[in-house]
Parts: sequence; C-alpha cells; structure tokens
Amino acid sequence: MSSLLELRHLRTLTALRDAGNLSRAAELLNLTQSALSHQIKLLESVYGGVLFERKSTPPRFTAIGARLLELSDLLLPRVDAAELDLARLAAGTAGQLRIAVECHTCFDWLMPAMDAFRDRWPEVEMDIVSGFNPDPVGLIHQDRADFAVISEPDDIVRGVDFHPLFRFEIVAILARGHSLVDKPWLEAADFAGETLITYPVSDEMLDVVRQVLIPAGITVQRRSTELTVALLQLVASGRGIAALPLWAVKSYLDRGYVRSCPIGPGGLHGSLYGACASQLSTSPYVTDFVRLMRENCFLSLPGITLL
Amino acid sequence: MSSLLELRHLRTLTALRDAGNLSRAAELLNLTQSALSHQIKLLESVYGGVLFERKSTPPRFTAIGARLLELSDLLLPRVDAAELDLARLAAGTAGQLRIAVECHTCFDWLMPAMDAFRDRWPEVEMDIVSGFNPDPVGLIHQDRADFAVISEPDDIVRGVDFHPLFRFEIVAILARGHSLVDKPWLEAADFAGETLITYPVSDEMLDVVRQVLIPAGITVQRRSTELTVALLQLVASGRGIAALPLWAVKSYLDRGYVRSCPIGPGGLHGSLYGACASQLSTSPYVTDFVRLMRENCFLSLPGITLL
DNA sequence: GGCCGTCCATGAAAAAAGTTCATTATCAGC
DNA sequence: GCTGATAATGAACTTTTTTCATGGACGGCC
Repeated sequence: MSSLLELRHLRTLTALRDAGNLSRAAELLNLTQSALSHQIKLLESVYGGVLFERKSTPPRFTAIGARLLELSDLLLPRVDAAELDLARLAAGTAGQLRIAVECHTCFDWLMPAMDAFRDRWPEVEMDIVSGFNPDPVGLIHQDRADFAVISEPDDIVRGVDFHPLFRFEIVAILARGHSLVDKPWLEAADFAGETLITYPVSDEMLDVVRQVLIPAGITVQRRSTELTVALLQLVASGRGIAALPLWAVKSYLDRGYVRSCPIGPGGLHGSLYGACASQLSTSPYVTDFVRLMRENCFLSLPGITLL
Repeated sequence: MSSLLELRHLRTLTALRDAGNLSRAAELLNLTQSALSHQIKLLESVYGGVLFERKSTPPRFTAIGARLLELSDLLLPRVDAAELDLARLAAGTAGQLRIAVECHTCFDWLMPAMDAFRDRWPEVEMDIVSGFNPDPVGLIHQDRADFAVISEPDDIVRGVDFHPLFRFEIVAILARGHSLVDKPWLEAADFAGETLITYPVSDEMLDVVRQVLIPAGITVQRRSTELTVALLQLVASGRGIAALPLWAVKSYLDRGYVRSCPIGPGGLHGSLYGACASQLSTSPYVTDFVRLMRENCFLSLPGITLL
C-alpha cells in the first residue's frame, strides 16, 4: 500500500555505485552480498524494472536506478548532516584527538581521513603525537594520546578498546629484471643474501621481519629511506628488495616501474586497528572518526579488505 | 553501529505533527498508536533525549525532535517526487479519471483533493460526471465513469473494486432555542412533525431517511436548498431541522450559529468509499488519488475516522 | 471527589522483515 | 574448457517491527 522505500535501500544503491559491485558494497555496509541482492530484487519488483546492468563494471544504472540514485544523493548527505547535529546536541562538540601512529605508510590514508574529520568536527582538537612510536597503546595509557593506529591488537588491555580497520597484502617489491620475479611466491630463504630496503624503523615493526624472517632464523642486510618513491627507486635500480603494502605501490606496479611477488603461499597480510581509551571509545566523534577511516580507505586503497 | 534512522521514523514524526497526536498519526499511517510509541521510544534512546512533550496539544517538539522534523521536511517531499517519477516511468503518465459523485457535501473535500491530484498527474484528464447520480457504480459498468464516491459498497460487484475512504458522524442540526436541543440524542419519533431541510436529492440518498426514518415508519415534510449556508439559515430561523455531516457544520457549531444533537444512542454514521473498475484499480494514479483523498480529508475534516 | 474520555507507555506475543548460509548460475578472461 | 569473480536463489534463521492487551496519567465535568 504505502511506500516501502527506506534509507537502507538508498544506502545500498550509493554503496553499489561507490564500491563498484555488490560484494564490495556489502563489505562497505557490513552486510552480505546476498542481503543486498535481495534488497535490490525487491526494489526491482516494486518499481517494475531492473535497477542496473549486472555484468558491467562499474555498474551501469537504468533510468529507474539512476532516479533512485539521484534521490540518494539528495537525501543521504542531509541525513548525515542531521545525525551529526544530533550527535553534537547529545555530546557537545568539543574534545581532543591526539593520534599516535605506528606505521609509516599510514600517513598516506590518515591525512585525508583527518581532513574529512576536521570538516565534520571543527571543534575537536586534532594532533599527531610525535614521530613513530614503538608502543602507541602505552601512550594511551599514559594519557599522552587518545587514539592509536596499530597493526595488531595487543592482548586484551584493560581500559583500551580496539576498533578493527582493514587488512591488506604486503608484497615483495623487486626490480624488473630480478631473478626472483617469476617465482609464484617468495619464501623466507629467498630473502637471504638480499638487502632489505625499508623505512627507517626498528626491526620488530616490520611485518616481513617479524612474521617471516625471524621465524625462519634468517637475517638480512637493511638499508632505509624515508620516502616511498626513494625506496622504490632503490629497488628499481637493483640495490635490494622491499616489502610494502600492495595499496601503497599499486600505481607503480601498474606502470611497470617495479615488480611484485607474494610473500609465502597465501601471501603476507597486515591488519590495522584503532586503539582508544574505553571511555572515549563510544564518544560520537571517535566512532565517527573510525567510520571515516574505514570508509575512506576502503574506497581509496586498492585491494584492501575491511575487518 | 551504523545509523538506524529510516524514512519510516521521519514519516512518523511528520504524521505526529500533522495529525496532532500519536493516535491520529497512527491512523494516518495505518499503524497502531503502540507501534508509533515504540518507534519514538527507540529514537529517543538513540539520540539521548525526548523528541516531544507528551502532554501538549499540538505536540511541542524538543530540539532533537525539531531537528529530525526539519530533516523530514527536507527528505519526504523528495522521496514523494521520486516515487511519482518512478510510477510514471513504470506506467506512463496519461489516463483519464471521470469521477461520479453521489453526495452533495462531498464536493467540499473532493475539490481540494482533485486540485492536489492535478498537480501530481497533469496528464490525467479529470472530469466530474454530470450531476448527482443515483447509481454511480452503474456508471462505472457502463464505462461512463472511472471512479465513483459512494456511501456504501454495494454487495461485491464483479469487475468493480471498492476503496474505503472514511467514516463520519451525521448529526441533527437544530435552531438554538429548539425544544429538542437538550436531549442527549434524538430518536426517530422526534422527527415526526418536523420539517426536514435537505439538499435537493431523492429520499433514498439521505442517510437519516434511509437508516432512521424509514425503519421507524415515519414520514416528514421536506424542504430543500442547494447551499449549506442557506440550509443552516433555514434551520437557524426555525423552519425545520437538518441532518448533516458533523465536519461540514463544525465551524457553524463552534460559533454557536446552530446547535447539534446526535441521532440515536450511538450516533448516526456515514461511510464513504471509492469505487473503481478493477483494471484501473491498481493503476498508480488511481491509488495515488485514493491516498490523496484519504490523507487530505483526515487532516482537514474534523472528527472523521479513516476506514 | 469520583467518573469518563483521551492520550501515551509498556511488556509479551505475533507477525513481518531482513539477513545469512549454502549453493547454484553466469560470464569474462585465460 | 578452466578458473575466478560476481550475482541469484531458496531456505533457515535472526532481528525488528507491529499488534494486542492493559495500565497509568491527566483533564474536564457533573
């Protein structure tokens, strides 16, 4: 009888457009692909026609789908703004967010997320805490930071909550003519005798070292540099190999500047979590920050998976 | 985790404002008062505060409630417009709607509803069929009308669907000094010896005659006039009594121009239905027309109940 | 003050959605 | 013709929404 269209459906439509396909859209919305498929099927039966062409990537929307999408674009930002206002009404707008970061590459996506956050919560004071800290969770305990981006949630820590962010693959980066380049994957032994080119951080903060080389009892020479480009230049010119997040080097790989190779049969993966004092953890601006990071990253970093 | 606000909630909020209280809002939305109460309770727990003051009529909204209402006002018209577009896409915009009307007072609310309809479906040709027809359903069968407003659905008719509209009370209208004015209700016998002032229609179309006087075997003098004001003037000046829908005379009663009295212990009630050829019955513009009539009437006619 | 009538709240039960699971279908790229 | 990725599907399951039945609060009215 009366309309059964709900915001949920519009959220699905925009997620579909933004994510590029139903499965990714489902991941973005924390639902299953099946759920979205059913949702869309329902809409299609109500409006008497398909909403988008299934085979094409990115999805091509029909007139019906496009009209609904147009509606979504009109509505969802308003809803978001209203909920932001309501969150402010409930909890006030002030606060601080001192962010500690453990990993180098994080800045690539953290900055855009912080920019988006600043737009939404202008009154929250944001800071990056010092350089790269080996124990960011410690900083939270000492109340020297409010939020930390870390790679593995330490065992359950009293008073600190962990928010899963995303998971990504770490690949070995090789010069184009490198002898290992045609292996289906690299094993620990392949690193022996190579120079490992890294960011200037301590051993235990490098996933390859911690998860691959140390378990295999292999030590390698290290050479370090600050910038990703510089690091890749060293690899490309044959000074050694690197191990970096796939998303961080994807564009160089696509252009053929360097080559990549999975590490281990299933690939080597890293995960990122946000850590935060339990009391702050439920504050609207923190949950909003976490959401922003997840969504921004999922849409902008290729090949990552939400946790 | 993610937002649970849905259009349903916004529809409830605006219905609450428009209808004036939760029970009426529920009626407007075809839900129970309880459902709405639960909905609002949920919103209040999510946003951490009440949405409106319960005791006041009309409802006074809090900052939270007002912000949500503001959102509703922004969103719901857009949703409506989109669904209208989609209905057009699905079924085309053309069509005709020849409307037959059985009762006199119907025009009071039918005209505004038709105006609203014309705005939404400019391509649908609307007409009022002739004067007051004693058998509007017959006109539909003869394909001389597409839609009829009738007081009781004839027994199930093949090929014609009935859409319940609303129910209202018919009260007796008396001059201020009339001897019957203090009775708790009028019975059939009270009409004996009175002149019944009516619109110029045949006996069987008058609910009082059909449902009260004929069953009691009472006949009365009749005098008729076209206009409601004229009719009330005759009553006020002691020429007789009338029986009219409460909503049609409410404003005169409030001003004390005439008095009213229920007819029978439980009051006399009339109901209105829309009748329509079965094939047309599901066409988007017809269902839209029915919805418009129900909603407009419920909001503008005092004391009516939706069926 | 007691009695109604109206309006809203509430908890439990019922109904209706919405979602997931497990599996199958489709199709593009090798 | 495989294989991997994407979407569809039906049934089971879960969650949400709604109703039902009832009670409390308030205001008007003899």
